Amino acid sequence: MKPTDSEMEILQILWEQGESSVRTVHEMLNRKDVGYTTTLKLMQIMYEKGMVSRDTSSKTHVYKALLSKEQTQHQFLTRMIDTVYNGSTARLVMQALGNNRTSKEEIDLIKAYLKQLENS
Amino acid sequence: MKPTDSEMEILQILWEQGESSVRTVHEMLNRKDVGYTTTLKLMQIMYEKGMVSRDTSSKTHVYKALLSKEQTQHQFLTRMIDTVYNGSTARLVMQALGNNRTSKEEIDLIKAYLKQLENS
DNA sequence: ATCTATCTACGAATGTTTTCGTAGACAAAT
DNA sequence: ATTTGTCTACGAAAACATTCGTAGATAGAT
Repeated sequence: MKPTDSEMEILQILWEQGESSVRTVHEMLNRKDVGYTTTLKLMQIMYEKGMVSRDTSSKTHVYKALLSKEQTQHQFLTRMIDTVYNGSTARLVMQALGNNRTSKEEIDLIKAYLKQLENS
Repeated sequence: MKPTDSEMEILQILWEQGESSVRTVHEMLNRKDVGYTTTLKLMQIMYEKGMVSRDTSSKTHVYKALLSKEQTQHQFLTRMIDTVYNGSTARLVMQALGNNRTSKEEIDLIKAYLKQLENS
């Protein structure tokens, strides 16, 4: 099940912050234009979809991401490689490197990673 | 303006095949479950949105992508790096390489690309 | 005890995407 | 000339995502 854009923003916060109340999540979203009950509703729907669990033992419920960050990112990535890059990881990687003015540090990180890949 | 998932699938085909009729696009979509008029409608909407142009001089209209492949891919990519990888290109690249069982050929392509980046 | 602030639940409006049924045009085959 | 197949146009249903108003519960402050 693929999270929507809004759901993704909420998941990001839950991954970074760990368990959080709706209020916390709502305040961390930079979407200041949207009301509190909207965020609440979104998180309730995510609960119904099984993307998050919640602790309702106190008045203020506490939500926790059930989807793992790595797995979800990976899912998005392969989906993107398929639908946008026709299955070619290399094409995605090269465009990421080429167009995005990646810093020297990042390039070095990647090289190191490639070297390590090779040795395994 | 961000293409939806379905629009993206259609754009893919137009990029690969060049100008195409609705019939051609429809048959190349592997979504066998969906009817011809659905594809037609989608392409008409894309026309209204200005994503494609069309030649209506003969009975069978011929559609052409107006969005460039590179620019659109790049747009998706930066969006993804921002919203899913917190701005780190390296993190995206490493996950792409690590999780996706990339072939030796692809790895070599990437290495060559990095080398070339270095020399410029 | 009452007021106030904050919380959840829920329904409904709104907006967008995807789907398809139907009607009418047109050309090629019978 | 009539049938058949393929095309477009269009409206509307269905499905999904986003938004918010309102009501009722609850805890803490006065």
